[in-house]
Amino acid sequence: MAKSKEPKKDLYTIPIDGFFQSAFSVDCVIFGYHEKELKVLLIQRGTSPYEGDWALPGDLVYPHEDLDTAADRVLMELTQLEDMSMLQVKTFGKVDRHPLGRVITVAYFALVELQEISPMASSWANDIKWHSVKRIPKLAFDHKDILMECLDALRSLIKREPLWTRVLPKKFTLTELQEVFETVLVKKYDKGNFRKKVNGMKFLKRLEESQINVRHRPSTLYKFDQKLFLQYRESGSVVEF
Amino acid sequence: MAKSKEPKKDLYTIPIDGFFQSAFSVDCVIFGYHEKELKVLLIQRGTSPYEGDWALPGDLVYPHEDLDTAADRVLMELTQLEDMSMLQVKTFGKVDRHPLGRVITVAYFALVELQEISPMASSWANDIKWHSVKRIPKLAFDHKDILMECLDALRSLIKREPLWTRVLPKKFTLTELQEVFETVLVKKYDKGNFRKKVNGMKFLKRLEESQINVRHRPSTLYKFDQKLFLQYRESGSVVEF
DNA sequence: GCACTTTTTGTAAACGATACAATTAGCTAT
DNA sequence: ATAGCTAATTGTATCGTTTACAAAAAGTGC
Repeated sequence: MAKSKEPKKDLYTIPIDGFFQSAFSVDCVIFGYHEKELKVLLIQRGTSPYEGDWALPGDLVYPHEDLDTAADRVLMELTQLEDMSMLQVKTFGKVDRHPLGRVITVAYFALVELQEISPMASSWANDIKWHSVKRIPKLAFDHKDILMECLDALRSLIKREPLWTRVLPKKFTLTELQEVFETVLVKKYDKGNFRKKVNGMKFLKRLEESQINVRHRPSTLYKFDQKLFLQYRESGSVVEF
Repeated sequence: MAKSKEPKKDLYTIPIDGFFQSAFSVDCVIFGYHEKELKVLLIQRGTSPYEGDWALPGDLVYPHEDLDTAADRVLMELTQLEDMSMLQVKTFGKVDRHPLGRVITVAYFALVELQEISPMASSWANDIKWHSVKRIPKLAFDHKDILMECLDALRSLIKREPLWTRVLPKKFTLTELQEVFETVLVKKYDKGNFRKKVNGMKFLKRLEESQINVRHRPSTLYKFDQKLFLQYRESGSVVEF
């Protein structure tokens, strides 16, 4: 609340062995789903350190930028994607994790439909590519750790948070939904039982429409009702896939 | 693979265009349990900003200090307590959360037996005191937010992690264990059913001993077996109170 | 021994999860 | 139009877990 007047800072007078000589970054773990495949977006570094290595997209946070805002900006710069509502997972702060100085990094993640975004390599990257989570190359910094923690977070959160809405079209079939869960959690669900569970979740509303142009019996479409979901959430009802 | 040659670091050559002028801190949310009461340790600030306000114990991280190490150190300095295995919860990074500059803070928490530690106010604190979580005063900075998030974390983690071992004696009764859960989660368990659940958890070992000096039927004592717990954890068995 | 308190064991009903099977609906080819 | 195909959808029987509630047991103190 106290809108503090920031003192004019002369950078060169900052005591060099004191505080206020550190930086922080955000690293974004963007999981991409498409047709039963889970991938993660990696860039190939074009600058030292770790030049040529694969790494998570991430960047330093501006001194006058909120952490969450920074995560959105960095993601935006790298993927052109907005409103991803990434979630903060954990902060990594080993002293020697960054060779150029003291940098702690805050990890964020999101899950998106792979085909809907067009990641473009920014100036400091040689390449940018989706990698299957089953085959992750050696990564720069401690990014392997970060990635793994985020994968854990994804798997545990997708059961309780509607992360999957980012991956499915507005109107989707229950089989499509089931496939997302099976892919992310690497396990099989029984078709009938999965439907029964969904039936108990009143925020998944059955539509009158069905699929068209399929070579078999078309499935009825469903949509996610955010308002009802929040209601459920408030009411303390357990909602878990 | 590409072991990048780390350039010799000369701090003065780091491009100072706005980065590397921030600091980070850790804030410790120490929950104290004693006889069906849950409290939290707060200090009363003795220096500006927020002089006189209650706040979470926390401090800046040294530039050459790991984040987790710093949390332990700060806690040690304030409570004389070691080996608390605090858990990182979340990082708070609003631009204006600290009036003196850009400081993001990483929140850690732990749960301990109130009577076993003797918190002492350090130089920069006027007072240090346990406050019931039911009556939290106005707090400095964004510490109220931090406290609330940590309380959520405590409640969700205690079901899966043996946090309660810090609160009970080595040998304890199931009723004592039940009381911890009832206090932290603010809900009642059925005595019989609680015992049945515990019976399924083989890492809670029933001892031959019983209570003594009680004016009623003595309860048999139990102890927690860390090794068996980790085994269970590994085996993927669900362990949840 | 009797009253008292709390532990400990037991049970029946309710509920939810699981495996598996049967039925249905639309598409395509003939 | 009809048969064959595929996948959606519904149904069911079993099993295991949770829940509420009650009865029995084991100490203590009078």
